[in-house]
Amino acid sequence: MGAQKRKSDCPINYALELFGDRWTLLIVRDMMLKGKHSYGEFLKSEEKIATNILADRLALLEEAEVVIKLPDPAHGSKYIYKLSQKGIDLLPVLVELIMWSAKYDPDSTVEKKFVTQVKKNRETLLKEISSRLKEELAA
Amino acid sequence: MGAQKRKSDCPINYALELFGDRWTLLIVRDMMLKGKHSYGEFLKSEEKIATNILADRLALLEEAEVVIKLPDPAHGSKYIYKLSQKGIDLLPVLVELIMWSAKYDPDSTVEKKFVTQVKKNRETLLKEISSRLKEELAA
DNA sequence: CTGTATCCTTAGGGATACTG
DNA sequence: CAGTATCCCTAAGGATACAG
Repeated sequence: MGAQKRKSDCPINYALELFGDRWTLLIVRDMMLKGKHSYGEFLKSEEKIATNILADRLALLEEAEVVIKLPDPAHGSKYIYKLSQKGIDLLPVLVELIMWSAKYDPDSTVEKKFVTQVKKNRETLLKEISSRLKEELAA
Repeated sequence: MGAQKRKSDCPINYALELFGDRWTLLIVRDMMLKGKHSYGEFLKSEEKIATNILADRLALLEEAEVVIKLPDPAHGSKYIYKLSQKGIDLLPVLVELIMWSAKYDPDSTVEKKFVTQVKKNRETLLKEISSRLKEELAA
C-alpha cells in the first residue's frame, strides 16, 4: 500500500487522494478541534466509525505523516495520536469547510461565536489554535 | 435519492457528505479555476472521469444547488454548467487545499506565483476570483 | 484498551455500447 | 454533444468476534 498511481499531479487531486472519503477528515477534526488523541476517543464520536475503518485511516494518516503515533507514557499500553505539522497545517482547510457549512447547512451546529471570530480576525484565530496544537505536538 | 440519513450535523460531516469522494471536488475545480462549463470539457480533464460518474456527480451538485444547469443559448442542444453562489463560496476551501498541497506535495504543479499571491494578499485575490465567477453566474 | 480478522453487503467506479 | 444503460469488478464499510 501507499503509492498507488496518482490520477494527476493537481494539488486538489493530491488532497483528494488522502482525504477524498467520508471518514478521514472526521478523525482529523477530532484531533484538531475536539482534543481527542486515542483510538477509544475516536470510536466514541457520534458518526460511529467502524473499528476496521478507524484502524485503516489512522494507518494511512500515519503513513502520510499527517499523524504521529506514539506509546502513551502515562498509561503504558495505550497509544496516543498527535497531529504533525503537516496535520496542523490542515487547520485553514477545516476552518473554511466549517464556514461554508455554517452558511449553507440549515442544521449546522457551528457556534455563531466561532463564525464571527473567523470573520473578524481570521489570522489571529488561526494562530491561536495552531500554536496550541504545536504545544501539544511538542509535549 | 438526495436525503439519506446524515451521520451527524457536524459542519465537517455536512461537507463530507457532499464532497467526501474522489471526484466531486475535481468538477468544482474545473468550473472554478479552469473555466470549464460543459460536460465534454469535464470529460477531457486529465483525471479521466467516467461518463456515468460525471453525470451522477453533476446531478448531485445540481441537487445540492452548488451548480446550476441551463441550456446553452449559443449552441442550442448543449447544456452549460455554472457555479451558484453556494458553489462560488467554496473558493476559500479550494484555495486552502491548494496551499496545503503546494507545501507538502513534492510533485505539486501549483504555480509559485499563486502561492505568493495568496500569502501576500489573500483577501484581494479571493475577491478578484469570486467577482469574476459572479459575473459568469450573472451572464 | 487497542487493535485484527472475518464475513457479508453495498457503493464506487471503469469500460463500453448505445440513444436522443 | 450530452448523456443513459449495462456489465462487472473492486473498494468501502458495517457488524461482530476475537486477540494481545
